[in-house]
Amino acid sequence: MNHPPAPGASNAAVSNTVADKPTARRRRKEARPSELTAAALALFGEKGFAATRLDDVAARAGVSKGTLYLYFDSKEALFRAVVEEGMVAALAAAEQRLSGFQGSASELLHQLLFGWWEQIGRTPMAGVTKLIACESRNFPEVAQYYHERVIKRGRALLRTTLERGVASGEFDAVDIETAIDVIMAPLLMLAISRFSLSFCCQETTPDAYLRTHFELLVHGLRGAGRAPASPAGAAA
Amino acid sequence: MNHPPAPGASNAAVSNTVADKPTARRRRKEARPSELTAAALALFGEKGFAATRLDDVAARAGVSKGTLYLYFDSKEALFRAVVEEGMVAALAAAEQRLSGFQGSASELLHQLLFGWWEQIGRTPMAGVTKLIACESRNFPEVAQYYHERVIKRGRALLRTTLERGVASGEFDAVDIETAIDVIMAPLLMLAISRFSLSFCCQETTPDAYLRTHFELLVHGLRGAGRAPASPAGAAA
DNA sequence: TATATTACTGACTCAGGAGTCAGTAATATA
DNA sequence: TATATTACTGACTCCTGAGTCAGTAATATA
Repeated sequence: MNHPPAPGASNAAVSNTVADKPTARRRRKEARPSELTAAALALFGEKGFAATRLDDVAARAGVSKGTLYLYFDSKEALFRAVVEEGMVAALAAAEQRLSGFQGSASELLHQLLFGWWEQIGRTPMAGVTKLIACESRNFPEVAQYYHERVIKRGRALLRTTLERGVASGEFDAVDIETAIDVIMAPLLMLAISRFSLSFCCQETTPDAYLRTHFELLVHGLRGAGRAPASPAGAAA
Repeated sequence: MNHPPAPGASNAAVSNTVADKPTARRRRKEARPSELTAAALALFGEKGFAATRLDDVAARAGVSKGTLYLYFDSKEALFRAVVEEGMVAALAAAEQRLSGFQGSASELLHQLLFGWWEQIGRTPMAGVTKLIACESRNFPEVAQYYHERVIKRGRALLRTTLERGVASGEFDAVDIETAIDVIMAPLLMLAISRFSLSFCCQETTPDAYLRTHFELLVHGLRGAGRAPASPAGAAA
């Protein structure tokens, strides 16, 4: 897949004002935290949680590791800050944006899928999605935190959409929770593939991928349960 | 999701013959490699590639780390052996089994999805799928090897199926490569979720998940391109 | 039983990364 | 300019885990 911004290409020390000698030591208490979370976001996505070295995060933000520890107690605290700043903020914005949505369930679903792509999937935040999907087993507290703050709320958005579609007759009565899983899976894979080079999804653009997913979905949701889909004598 | 065999519950030192004192040191040149790859498979799935310690692999196989290095040159060599023994073998069997398949494209697709689940997804081999999806970026040689030996051949199986369906008019003319991505994504997610506890897919059984996926697919493939699926004024 | 062979062991080295802290230098204040 | 404050540094400790190897003991052979 021709991934757009090339994760990892983000810039290092963020903003040196014009007169700054870039090598000089500067005191910039206010700017440090966001510069550090930005650097961490990029590297977490690129390498994963475990493989990201805090020396590298600090260097990318233009400070030393000691400085990092002035602002964040631990690697995990740094990760939480990244999630709060990016994921939680984006989710809140999406809830806001969609709360008053008036269109059909299909349109709402379309908004969710492509909105996710715009706000999360194509941004460096997708790296966090991948990180959680891949490493949660090794970092249970991180996973628990993420589940509470992000996953629950994300699923709720999809659930509302599907329930609305089923209630209006626009979608057939599929099992909602399972459908949420199936709908989310390609999004997660898209995030994962962006940061785990050349696995699946390398053949097409994210946009084509999402459009195909969406088309399969609306037709599937409209038709599911209508006909006996399981072929007659099929058994593995 | 109520995952069936509980990965990581696999047993330690595989087969002690009846008379063996389990603590005694034994010389069993022939049995070691497969015992080691079995132990490695379990731990690679559980922890991932980087986080798996070879001390643990050896202990699980009932030997010391030194012994492991008698049979495998490095961690990567051990991984390759795991893939050859499990994934490549399973793929070859699937190609064999499906080469003479006579039914419809839907039935073939059904065979592929549920056959994957039986032979890979529900077995410890799914851990390798997850490992690759998650860590390929950090281990390029491992990824390259896996791509050649597994991914290419897996995609080919799906491609044949879709092309057959399109040729016979059973499926509408979707973009094949993109469709392969979309079809594979939930399988990969299923594998990932089995080894990355409680992320997505925790609400349903793998079987319900796969059935939903399949139903959405056949209906989607039959209907895709038929109607203007994109809702009128929808733009992210 | 004595000797040779070799599968196996576990303590070792070495590298890399999280977290610490005494010291340094950039700024604020007198 | 002198002094106080504090943002920042980088060399340090401590730990973990991959890979090594001299030694040990289980088997084969005499």
